[in-house]
Order: sequence, then structure tokens, then C-alpha cells
Amino acid sequence: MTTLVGPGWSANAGDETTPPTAIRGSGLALWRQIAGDIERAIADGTLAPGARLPTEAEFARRYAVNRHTVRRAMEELARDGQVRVEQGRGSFVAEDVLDYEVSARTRFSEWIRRHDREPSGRVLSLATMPAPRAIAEALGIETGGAMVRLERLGLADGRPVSLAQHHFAIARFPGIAAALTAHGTISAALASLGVADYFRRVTRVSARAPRPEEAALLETSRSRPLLVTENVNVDAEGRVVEFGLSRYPTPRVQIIFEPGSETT
Amino acid sequence: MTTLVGPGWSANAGDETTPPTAIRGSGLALWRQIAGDIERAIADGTLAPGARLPTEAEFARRYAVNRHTVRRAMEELARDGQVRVEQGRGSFVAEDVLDYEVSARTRFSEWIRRHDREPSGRVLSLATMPAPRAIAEALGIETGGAMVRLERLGLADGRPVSLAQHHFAIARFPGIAAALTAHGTISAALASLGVADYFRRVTRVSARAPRPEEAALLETSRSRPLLVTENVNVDAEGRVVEFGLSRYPTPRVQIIFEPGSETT
DNA sequence: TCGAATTTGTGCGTATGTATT
DNA sequence: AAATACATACGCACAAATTCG
Repeated sequence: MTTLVGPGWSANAGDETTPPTAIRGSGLALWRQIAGDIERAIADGTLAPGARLPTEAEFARRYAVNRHTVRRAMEELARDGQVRVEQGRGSFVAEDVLDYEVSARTRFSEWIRRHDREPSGRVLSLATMPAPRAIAEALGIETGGAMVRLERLGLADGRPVSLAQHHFAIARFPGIAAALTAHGTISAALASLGVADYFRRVTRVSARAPRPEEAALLETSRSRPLLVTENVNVDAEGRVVEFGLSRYPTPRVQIIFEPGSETT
Repeated sequence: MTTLVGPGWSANAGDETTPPTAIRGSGLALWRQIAGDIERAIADGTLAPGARLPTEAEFARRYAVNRHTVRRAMEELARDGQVRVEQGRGSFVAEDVLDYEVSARTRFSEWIRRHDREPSGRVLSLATMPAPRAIAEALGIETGGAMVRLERLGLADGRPVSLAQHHFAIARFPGIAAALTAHGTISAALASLGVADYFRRVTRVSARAPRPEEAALLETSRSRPLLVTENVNVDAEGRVVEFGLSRYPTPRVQIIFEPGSETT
């Protein structure tokens, strides 16, 4: 069957030489032919993950079928998880989700590389400020005590996947601001201050709607929630090194936890 | 200072005998007096967790100050995490969050009891249906194979905290539907079928906006995302017992991971 | 789906008291 | 004593988010 081809499945808008018609009475239901068509386009990459599908009305016009027939096909694909249908927005090819496996030793670049993507990052700000109560408690200092906050956007293959704030107590690391400026990574900065290694102790996960700035930085819609994690990193002796607050765009990023075994 | 008292801090609307006025020129800034006032009311329980505070305009009227002055006080309290301010909705006393600690052995009632609340539940539906692809894969059966879905609303002290779907393969447990009907809990039903114990293997966490029905059941706003977890439970031999999909209302429920140690 | 009402968020300008230089 | 800086407080207007009919 000649199908819908070209950039974004919209090239042959005026192309009437190869009508993308489903064959009636072929023994295969029209909606199955259409579903198969789209499925093939997804499989062979004609339709990239995250790409927007033509509207149901558009499909109906192209295949010269009723919209109900198209819907039947979309239902099937949605049930299979191949497309995602969103009322009022449109239909989209299911995106690859980037699994964020929480473990004791989690580093941003290692995480991204494990998924065969290229990690990069952009420092948004580095500032010294008094610690709000919640952060001060996590860092083990007094409320209002001086801390450094590093805000960083993490990217995988150039697409933003995390927006993180890292907090360090000045009392614990007087030279942290300079070290973070001098070194490219947090690990390196901490290493220069004598912290050879550090581990994740607790991770709290919640979710909330993004603020406009967050949505813009993470290139996500304001209507999609962010996964928000808070975590405490400690050194080998169990002393608190850092308090981190990270935001991840759903559904692009998912968090995975695999308990060792009997943890309770 | 005579302050705002009475039920919900709104009793003395017409009470002019004890004007809740902040003292000017007392050496303590007005906004600090107001912040302290509210802080005390929260500490002594006059303002319960989750309770709505009077509006900024109302505070300004009662204290006979400008709204900016009230806002300054609220800022301080919000920074401290004592109140939660939401544009367009109002301000609220910070709520106790129910921490859901993910571990290998997690049972609903144990979770709730550990937080000194009374667990209860309501079965919403119990049905046999063909397994969609994603669930079939998790259960290790063919797509379309028969499965039982139990949908259940979990409550803590009568407030909904989880909405869970539990899926069991009929091929593995032919008598599961009857067993679930006969026994009050999933553990008991599985025990009657020879599964003495089971463990959580993986947990995936994401977030999305609630559907209207979910929002209603969980008594949450449609504008607040749900935390969504998917998990696979296995028996002592590692065979898949159940695939679960749970939804938790934010920010009432938070998920906590504490990796044992080097899990990477 | 839309608009009105409610509530918080932000910006501007102004004034005043207090502490520092 | 004068100049300056800073914190506090007020008034007004409008923006943005939420809720509800």
C-alpha cells in the first residue's frame, strides 16, 4: 500500500498520483490496514519518537475513511503503547523514556552514557546565600547559615533532561565556590577539597507542575508535571556533603528503583 | 499581643474588643510580629496542617497594615517551609507528607501503620480481562492472555492516599478471582494459593495529571500531578506474581528511596 | 468553552525611621 | 552635623493562576 510519506508525513498533501488509500474488501479491516501503516512508519523511523501525528481528521481525509475508522486504529496503537493520544493536543509517537536508575552511586554523566547518549551540561548560576530551613536541616547547619547553590541544566544528546540545584555548606567546604568555578564537574571540585567519593543516602520523590522558567529550560509543556527529587549525598564516613534538588520532565524521564533485596 | 483566635482564625470578624493589632514602633518590625503570630498559631495547633490561612487582604485588614507587609511575613514563613503559598488559591499550613518508603517488602497496611495512621481500603472493581501488551510483558504472558485486575482505593485515617491496580495472570493463578473475593487482602489471597511471601523487584516512577475520576477518588485537585508507580512483585523463587500500577496524590504522598549501599 | 470573581505575584513610586560613614 | 545607605511600610495598578457558574 502506498502510504503517507515525506517530512512529518505531510509532504504529499497535494500529491494525488499515489493516493494513500486503504483497500476495501481486501479481507483486512480498514482500521487494521491503517494501524499497520502507522506502525510500520514508526518502526522504520519515518515517524520519529515524539513526533506529532497528523490529526484524526487529516488521516480520515487522506485514507478517505470515516474518522471513527481512524480512531479505531489509533486506539489499537495507543493500547500497545506505540502512540500517545492527548485530548485537545493531538497524537504523538511514543517517546523513548530515559530511565533514571536511582542507586547509591549516581553521577549524571554516567547515567546518560549508560543509555548511549552524550551528556553535557550548562551552569545556570552559582551563588552564595543563606540556607532556608529545609536545606539547612539536610546539610546539618543552622537555618540561615551560608551555603553555595549551583544550578545546572543537564542534557542528553543536547536535549534537556534534568534541572538540578546542588547545595553545599560553606562551613563544611569554605572553598567550594572557587572549586566549583575552577573544575568542570562537581566530583572534581569535591575531590579537590578532599572528598574522594560520595554516596547517595536518601532520595525523596515528588511531582508538581513546572514554573514557566522550568518549563522553558527543560523544553517541556507547562501541563506536564515534573518529577522532583531531593537527595542527600554523604562521604565515605557518612558526613553530609551535598543536598540536591533535581527536576526531571515527564514523561521523557522516569525514575527506576531496584531494591537490593530485603531492605525493610 | 492579642492575636487572631477562634475557629479557623476567623471567629473575631466582628470582634472589636480585642483588635489584633501589631504594635508600631515597638522595635520589632510589623512583618516580624505578624510572622511570629502565625508561626505560634501553627506551633500550638490553632492552625492545623493543611488548613487554609486567611487571605493576604484579610490579614492586612485585621492587622490594619498594607498587604505588602503581610506578604513579607508570608514570604518568611514560606521560606521556612511552614506555609505553602499558591497563586490563585491561597496560603496553607504545610501538610504532613506521608512518606512512601519503597522497599522489597512493601505492604499497604504496614506502610500506613508505620506512620501511625489507620489503614483501610475499598475495592472498586475486580474483573477478568485480556492483558494489554505492557502488562502482559511484565507478567510474562502473551498479549491478550487472561488476567485479573483488582482496583483498590487505599486510605489512611479515612483519607485516600493511593489508587492501585493489581494484575494477576490467570494462567499462573486460575483461582485468583475467587481467592481475592474470599479474602480481605491480597497477601491472604495469594497465601491461599500457595504464595507464602512475595517481594518487589522493580519500581518505575513517573508523574502525570490525574483524570477526573482519579482526582475525585483521591480527593485531589486536577491541577496537581499524581505520582505513578509501576512495579513487579515476585515470589521467593523469582517468579512473577503480580504487576501493580499505583497512583498517589501529590504533595500529600512522597516516595522515598534509601539504597542499601553500592547498588550500581 | 467562556467569563467573572477571587487570590496571589510583581512592579513602580513615595515616605519615614535608623544606622553608618 | 550632613550625607548616604538600608530596612520598613504604604498605595496603586496590573499580571497570572484558580475556581466556579
